[in-house]
Amino acid sequence: MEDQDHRKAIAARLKEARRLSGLSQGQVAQQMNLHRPSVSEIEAGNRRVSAEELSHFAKIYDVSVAYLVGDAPDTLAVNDPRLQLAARELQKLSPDSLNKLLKALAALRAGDDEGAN
Amino acid sequence: MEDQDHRKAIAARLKEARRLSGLSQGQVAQQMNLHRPSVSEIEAGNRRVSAEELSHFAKIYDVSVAYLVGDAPDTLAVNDPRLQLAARELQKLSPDSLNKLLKALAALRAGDDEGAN
DNA sequence: ACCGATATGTAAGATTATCTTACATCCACA
DNA sequence: TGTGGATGTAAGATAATCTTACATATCGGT
Repeated sequence: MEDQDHRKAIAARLKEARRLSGLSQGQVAQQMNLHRPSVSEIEAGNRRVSAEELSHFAKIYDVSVAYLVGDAPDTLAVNDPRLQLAARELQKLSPDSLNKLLKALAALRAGDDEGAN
Repeated sequence: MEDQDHRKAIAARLKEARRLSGLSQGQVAQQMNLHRPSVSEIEAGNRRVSAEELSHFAKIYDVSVAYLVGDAPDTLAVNDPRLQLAARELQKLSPDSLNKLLKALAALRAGDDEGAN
């Protein structure tokens, strides 16, 4: 595998985060419904961590999942005033309407670039 | 399993994010060194997603991992991750399409205020 | 409506990863 | 030195994932 490095890096942050939280592998394993050796292997980078587990780890250690996977916390810059207006409008929509809109958006965009991308 | 719901939710966001990005499962599979059926099963919530994969998905779809796992978005002007997605899509629209959309939004919102809630 | 092309869902055996238990090692401290 | 807690690791049992193949949509053009 190629993202072995990435995995190792995640593993290292998980281990460090656990230590900083003052928890033992056993305590963590219990909270996560895992066996202790699994936690050990995860921290060694020998086992993958599922997305759900990652989320659970983040909660237990009180860190962000973004940190655990090595991402910088991201911010979306919406600098077009018209988009800000649109965003405000979007926030007023019901979830259901938002759903419809999101689907409509894909169609609209397809019409815009016509084959590009 | 207990986090089945969490998994399904992650799967749903992955699917939605892919669609908004305009990519097919096949294209995604290729970029991630996966077979297409794996992507299909992941989006159906039948397969776990590893932390590395999650990170890769986030990069391809241009969304945050925090959004994908359902965490509260980290300090954004627009606090609904789905809106961030929509906003990004809006930026890709032509001015003309954006105009139409803004008008459509008003109509949608009018519909919301009536029966629902 | 029909067609071909592309996208997606799904089945089944082969393959690989993970689990579970047990034992080994390390380290702090009395 | 020796005891207890924490962690690493091995090995067979178990479970998930892969890979290939086929089935079912879905969409655009005719």
